[in-house]
Amino acid sequence: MIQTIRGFRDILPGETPLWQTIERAASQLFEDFGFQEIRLPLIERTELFARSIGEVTDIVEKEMYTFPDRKGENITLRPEATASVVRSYIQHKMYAVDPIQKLYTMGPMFRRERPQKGRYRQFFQINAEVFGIASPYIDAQLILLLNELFKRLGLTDLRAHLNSLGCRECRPLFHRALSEFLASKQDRLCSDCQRRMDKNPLRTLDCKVPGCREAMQDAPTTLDHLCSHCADHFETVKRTLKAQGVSFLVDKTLVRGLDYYSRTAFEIQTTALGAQSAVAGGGRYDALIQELGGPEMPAIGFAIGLDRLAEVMAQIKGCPASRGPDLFIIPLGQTAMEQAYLCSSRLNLAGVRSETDYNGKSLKSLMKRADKLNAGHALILDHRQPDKNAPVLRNMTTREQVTLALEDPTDEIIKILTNKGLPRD
RNA sequence: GUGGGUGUAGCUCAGUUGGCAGAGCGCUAGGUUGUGGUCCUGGAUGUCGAGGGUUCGAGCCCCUUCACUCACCCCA
Repeated sequence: MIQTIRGFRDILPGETPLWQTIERAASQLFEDFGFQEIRLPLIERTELFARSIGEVTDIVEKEMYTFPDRKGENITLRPEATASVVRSYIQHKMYAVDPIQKLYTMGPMFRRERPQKGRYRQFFQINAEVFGIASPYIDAQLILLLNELFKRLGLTDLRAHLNSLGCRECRPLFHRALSEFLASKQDRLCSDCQRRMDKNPLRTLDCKVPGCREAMQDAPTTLDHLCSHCADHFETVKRTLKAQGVSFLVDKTLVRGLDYYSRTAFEIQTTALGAQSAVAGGGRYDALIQELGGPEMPAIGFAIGLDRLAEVMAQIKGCPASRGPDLFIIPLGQTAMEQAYLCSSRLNLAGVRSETDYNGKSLKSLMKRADKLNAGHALILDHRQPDKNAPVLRNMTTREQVTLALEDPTDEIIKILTNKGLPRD
């Protein structure tokens, strides 16, 4: 048997209604807030991700699906979407038309990690990005947007974690302070943190090893080292969120694994998924557009983990039951099958959800099937004694039945079903 | 990449010191020749994850491997 490759999976018909619910809620909300959809390639030049995400990040170092195409050029299955959105903004000089762009996109991302609950090698994200606005109100708006989306989806046990990572001015000061601190605690840190010290010192802040936590107790934080601009910015974000009734938690250990983030960083966390607690995350990346060859332009964005979100929702509400057909047609006898097919098709074309049988089964088994499909009504077309058997329409919930005229019953059925002549429940 | 757990019917899972492959659900056909859900009866369905080894004999023991799963790591 040929199976999916490791870490890849099928989203089966039983699960897709839930995914569609999420996707519709998200695009509806984003459109209301003035975002436009952008659709992007799944494959980009490797260089794009190496330069944006950062050469020394785990994503770029060991998780990307990178291979040479047939002409030897290195290409990569996108591990995230922001780099592509930025590339597109620059490539099409969107800033020349209007520097302010609010864009969203959804689709699969690829990272070759060890699969686990809520972590797949192909996973789906919904991304939203705002270019050209430096104001902290936009930071607040994106968090408000996430908060509202989750609220609309019926999720309440989610927490927004918030931090500020500083900017080009204050980050170097913080780095120096942190490095000095780490050097003084070196012998008490775990082996991972020893390695992180020079590679990616920020990450030592959210290490979960108890010994490290203790050693890092009074480590310098980004918040203590913010320059006055960053501090003002962060204060405004918090004040605005409070004014809008969005609850959040300032989490000074929140750091993000992509190098391009600056100032505001945030994550929406859940307790429902074990270790994979983040269902959405994002932040400001004011330097990235310029670093990728565009103009100096502020930017901020977030990504929602669709797989995780769907998982959390399924745990809370289960998957919505699929709606059965409005009508199941039961043909009895050879000529009935043709009439059933023609009638069913006409109903489908008229917007009535109709199904019929093509296998010539018994009345009993087809009634069972109508029941299993959760059909609203059953129509019995009995041609075995053509002169005396008129079509019968049965309401499956009330068991009420009416006998229709001998001729083609399609129009009458459309009338009855669309006028609720026979109430369904 | 590291460590633990699990692989038996479509699904959830039993399977004794190594001795004929099982249950429930689901599927399917019936239950006085025109009607579903409950109930009753019959039926079909297995590379016991894969490969090798030990043995008269392996679902069970040993080795290898793959997948799933949880955690680390990392992230959404």
